[in-house]
Amino acid sequence: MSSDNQTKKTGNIRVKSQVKILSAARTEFVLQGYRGATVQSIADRAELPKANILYYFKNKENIYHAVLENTLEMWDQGIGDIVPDEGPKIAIEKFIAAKVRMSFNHPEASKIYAMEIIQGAQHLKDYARTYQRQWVREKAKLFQHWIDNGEMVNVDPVHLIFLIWSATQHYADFDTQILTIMNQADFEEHDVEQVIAFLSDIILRGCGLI
Amino acid sequence: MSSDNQTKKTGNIRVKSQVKILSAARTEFVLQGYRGATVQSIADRAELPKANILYYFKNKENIYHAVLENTLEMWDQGIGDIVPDEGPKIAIEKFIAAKVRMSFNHPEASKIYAMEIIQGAQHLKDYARTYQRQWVREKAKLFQHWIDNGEMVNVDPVHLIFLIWSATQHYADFDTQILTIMNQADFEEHDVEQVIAFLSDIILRGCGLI
DNA sequence: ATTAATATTAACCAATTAGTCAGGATGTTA
DNA sequence: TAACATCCTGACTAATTGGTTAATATTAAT
Repeated sequence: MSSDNQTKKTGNIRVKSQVKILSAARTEFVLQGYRGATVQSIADRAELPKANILYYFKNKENIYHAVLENTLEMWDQGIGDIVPDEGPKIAIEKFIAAKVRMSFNHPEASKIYAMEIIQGAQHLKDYARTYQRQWVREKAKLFQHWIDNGEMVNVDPVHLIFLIWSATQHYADFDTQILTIMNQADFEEHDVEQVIAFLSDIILRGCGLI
Repeated sequence: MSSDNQTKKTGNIRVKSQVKILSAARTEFVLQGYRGATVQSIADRAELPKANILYYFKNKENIYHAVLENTLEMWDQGIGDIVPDEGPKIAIEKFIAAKVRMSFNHPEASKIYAMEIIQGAQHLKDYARTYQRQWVREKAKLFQHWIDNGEMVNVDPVHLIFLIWSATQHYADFDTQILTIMNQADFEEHDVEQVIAFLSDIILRGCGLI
């Protein structure tokens, strides 16, 4: 019990510092890339001395790994799932809405992930190979079932998943570009709803669901 | 005439070296990011001594700028345009096909661009602000004209452009992930045609053009 | 108060990096 | 051949980087 109490208290400090560090690190990695983000710049952003960063994380690559894990977990949790219960229309609608909301609310998460993949997914090969491949197979089978059942038109399920991914993540990864083109400083709640409406509309119609 | 001849000859050596360097640099910048790509690594890839690289380009940032310009020019030239002459169906079809082909044939170009935007478009702010904004406005107006004319359903033209951009570029930027999920080592010509067919099909139907 | 574990950080170091430069090679023109 | 310009590169430097260390501070339990 006393040992429990101790680990809990020290754990709290640990966790609190680590969260602060990981948040700063995520920002730096997005802004500067892996190599461009220095331990010092992460320390500055976290308002901690550099040596303190390296007390909590053995080295820079460990920080990056932690950021990556942390981020993927949050992302996966936030985007929900495509479930068979409610038919293709509701399922796709819900999935698009969840992904768009995540993109607008946590663009950094999507960006970290995007940069990792663009650069060759050195740290994520296994993740894509096992977890994602499995997920896509499963959902593709579900779409195929709906297609065979005549509930939606015959489109390639795997590429449909890629389409939904790309179209939704785009608003996170390319937010700078989109804001510039739209001549806005920030996104408003109304932009989010408009994007959800637009993407649902066009993709559902594309799938013969409207 | 003799001076002309001279500049042409020396120019040839210059251009030949610069092309080699820029190609190596583009690869390094994609693989390692701006900071991660070292002048030495570019030199190694170009099979030239480091000092030779810095003889042709004053410094690392100049190399990056040259790569960026070079790449954007090539990309813009390759994706063609959306022209009013042939109506929305043919226009969108052609644009999708051109973008998908560019994505598969020059993924590095798209990747360089994507990384730049994700990191905040420090070097491209003006490009997006002037050139791209103008382009999007123009094309949006064209789509709106088709919509008002009853030639396609009422979807937001600007977001339609974003959708086509994201869906097509995805195959360049995320090629690693896509190949892993599709369990392939490389893309084949047949993959390219399949993607073009899929995206044309679903987007055109989404626009009420099928 | 004592002990022991944990937390903190200034100072330091070895390695890497971008960029310089001086001297030499190569080619070109007259 | 001589004069000139361009091209090339090994060797160097100053600055930055990731990471270590050793000494100090804080906290918690007995």
